[in-house]
Amino acid sequence: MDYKSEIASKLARFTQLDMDTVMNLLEVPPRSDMGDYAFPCFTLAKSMHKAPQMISAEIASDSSMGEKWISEVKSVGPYVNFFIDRGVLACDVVNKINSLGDEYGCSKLGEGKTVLVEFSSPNIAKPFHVGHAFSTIIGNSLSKIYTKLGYNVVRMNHLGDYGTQFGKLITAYRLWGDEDALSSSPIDELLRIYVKFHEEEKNDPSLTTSARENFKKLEDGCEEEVALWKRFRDMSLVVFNGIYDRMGVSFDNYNGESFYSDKIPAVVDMLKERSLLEESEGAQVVKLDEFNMPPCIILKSDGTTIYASRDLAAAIYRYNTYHFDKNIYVVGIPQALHFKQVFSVLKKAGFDFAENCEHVGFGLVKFKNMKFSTRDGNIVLLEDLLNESIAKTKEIIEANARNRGTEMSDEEINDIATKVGIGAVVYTYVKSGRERNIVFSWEEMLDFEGDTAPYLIYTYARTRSILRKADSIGVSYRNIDESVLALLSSDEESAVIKALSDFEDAIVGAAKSNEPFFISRQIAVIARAFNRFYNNSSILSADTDESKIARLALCEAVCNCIKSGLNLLGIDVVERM
RNA sequence: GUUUCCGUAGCUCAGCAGGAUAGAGCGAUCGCCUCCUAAGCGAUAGGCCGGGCGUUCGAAUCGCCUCGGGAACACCA
Repeated sequence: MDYKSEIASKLARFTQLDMDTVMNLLEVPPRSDMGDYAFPCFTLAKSMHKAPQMISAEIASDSSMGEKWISEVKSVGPYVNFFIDRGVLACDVVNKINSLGDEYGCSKLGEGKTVLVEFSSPNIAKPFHVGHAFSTIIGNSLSKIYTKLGYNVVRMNHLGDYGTQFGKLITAYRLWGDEDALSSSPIDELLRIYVKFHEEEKNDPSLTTSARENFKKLEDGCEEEVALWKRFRDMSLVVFNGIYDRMGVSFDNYNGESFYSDKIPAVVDMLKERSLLEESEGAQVVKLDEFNMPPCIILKSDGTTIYASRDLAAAIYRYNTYHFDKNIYVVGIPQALHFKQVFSVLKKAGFDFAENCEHVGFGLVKFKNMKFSTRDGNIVLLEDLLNESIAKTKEIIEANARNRGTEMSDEEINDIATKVGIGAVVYTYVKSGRERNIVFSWEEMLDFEGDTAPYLIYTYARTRSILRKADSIGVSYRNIDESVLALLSSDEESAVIKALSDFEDAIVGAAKSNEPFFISRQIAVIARAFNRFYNNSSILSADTDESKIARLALCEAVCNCIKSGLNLLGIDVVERM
C-alpha cells in the first residue's frame, strides 16, 4: 500500500488543498520516534487565520484520520505526525520482498522505452587505469538500474579506436615493434613503441610525416595499414574484455570512433545545407552565441574532422537506429562543455531528440596533488588494483577460516576473495555522488571496514548462514501467516523494515538522477539496521516459535534486498566469507 | 578573464524542489566474542554547515556579494 498518498488524500479532503500540494508538503520526520510521515501546518496558517499548532491539533483529533493501519496521529507543535502500524508495515514489506524475490524493485516505469548508455570507452592501445574504471562502473550500474525499471537498454562502448595516433603506431611498429612482446602483453608493447615514437619524433621530423602518411593510407583503406590497425584494435579488445569479464561488465556494441567516421561527411553537408556552418579563423564552426557558449568546431582548418563532428554523427546515427527515449553519455566532467556544445548544435539543427541526450559526468581519480598521467607514469592500472584487493581479501578469509575453524577449499577461498575483492573496488566508485573526485590511496581502497562492499557482503553472508541453519534444522519460514510477521514490531526490527521499504524509491531515485549511490546508500542503511538488530536479538533462539519464524522471514528479506542492491551496482555476493 | 562545480565533525562523504535537536563511515578514547560469522555491535568525544547580506513565520538548503579550491574555455578526446 502507498501509505503516503493514502494519508495525503485524507489531508487533502480535510484541508481542501489539492492532492499534489499535500503530497509535496508531506515529509518524513527527522527521527523515527516522531512518526513515519509528518504534515507541517505553517502554510495553512495564513489561509485559515489560525496558529499552526491549533490547525495541527484539529487535524490530529479529527475522526477521519483514523484507520486500522495508522497506529497513531499525533499533534506535535505545528506538525501532525502519522505513525504507520508497525505490524501492518512489517507484513506488507516482508511479504512483498520475499514473494517477489529477485523481482523486488522491478517496475514497468520504462516499459517500451529505449535508453542508450555510452560508457567505459577506453582508447585502443592505451593502458586501462583506475580512472577508466569510473565510467565503466557507473555506466554498468546505470545500465542495470534502467533494465530493472523495465527500460530497453543498449550498452555502448564508444572505443577510442581512430585518429592520428594510429598513424604513429603503424610507423612505430614498423620501426621498433617486437612480435613476441606484442603477443604476450600487447598494450605494454604498443604503449612502449608509442612513447618511443614521441621521444624520437622530437629529433626526427620524418617520423611525423610518416605517421601522417600512414594515417592517410588507413583512411583510404590501404590493405596493410588497415590490417595493422585492426590487429592493434583486436589485441587491445582482448585485454579490455579480460577486465570486463572479471568485473561482469558487458556491451551490446563496440562501435567506436572508427565506426562513425564515414558518417561525418553527411553531417557536415547537412549543417551546410541548414546554413549553420561558418568560417572562423580558418575552421568551420557552428556559432552558439545564443546559448552563451563558445563556437563548436566541426572541421579543422586543414579540413579534417574533430571529435565534435564524430559525436554529432554518432548521435544522429543512434537516433535513426534506435529511436531512443534517452541517450546518456557516461564521460568525465572535463568534457561537460563539449557535450553541451554538441547537444546545442543538434538543437540548432532542428533535432528534437537533443532534449533527450544527457551527459552524465563524474569526477577525477587522482593522487594527492597529482593528476593521473600516462606520460609521467602516474597511473595505477585497474588490473593491479583488483589484484591487490583480491590478495588482501584472501589473507583475511584465510585468517578468519583458521580462527573460526571453518573448512574451505582453495577453490572456494579464491572464488570468495575474487568476488569480495573486486566488489570492494567497485563500491568505492559508487558510494558517493559520482561528481565527487576520488583521491586515490591504497590505504583507503583496501580498507574493508565500515561503509564498504565487504561489510555489505558480510551482512548478506550472515543472513545466508542463519537461513541455512534454519533449513538444516527444519524450521520453515516461507509462506507464513501474516499475523506472525506482525510480531516484527520492536524498534530494531521496525528500523530494518523501514529501511527495506525505502529500497524501491532508491532505485527510481538512482535512475532519475543517474546516481547509483542512491542504491549503495540505501543498502548500507539496511545492513546497518540489520546488524544492530542482529547484535541485540537472537534469531534462531528467539523466545517463541512465531517470533523465530518472523525474524527468519525478516532475515530473508534483508538478504534479498542486499543481494539485488549489490547486483545493481555490479557487485557479486557470496554465501559465506 | 569568462563559464561551471565544490567548500558540512580531524579525514571521506550524506542531507539542499526551505521546516522539528544537522547525520553516516573512517580515525580517536572506552567497552562487548561460554551466545546465529567481531570484515560485527554499543558508548563517549568531535560542527557559528567557508564568510557576509538579503528573501521568509522559518535557511546547511533559495538569491546577491565575498573568500578559498577544482575543472573547462577552438582546431587532442
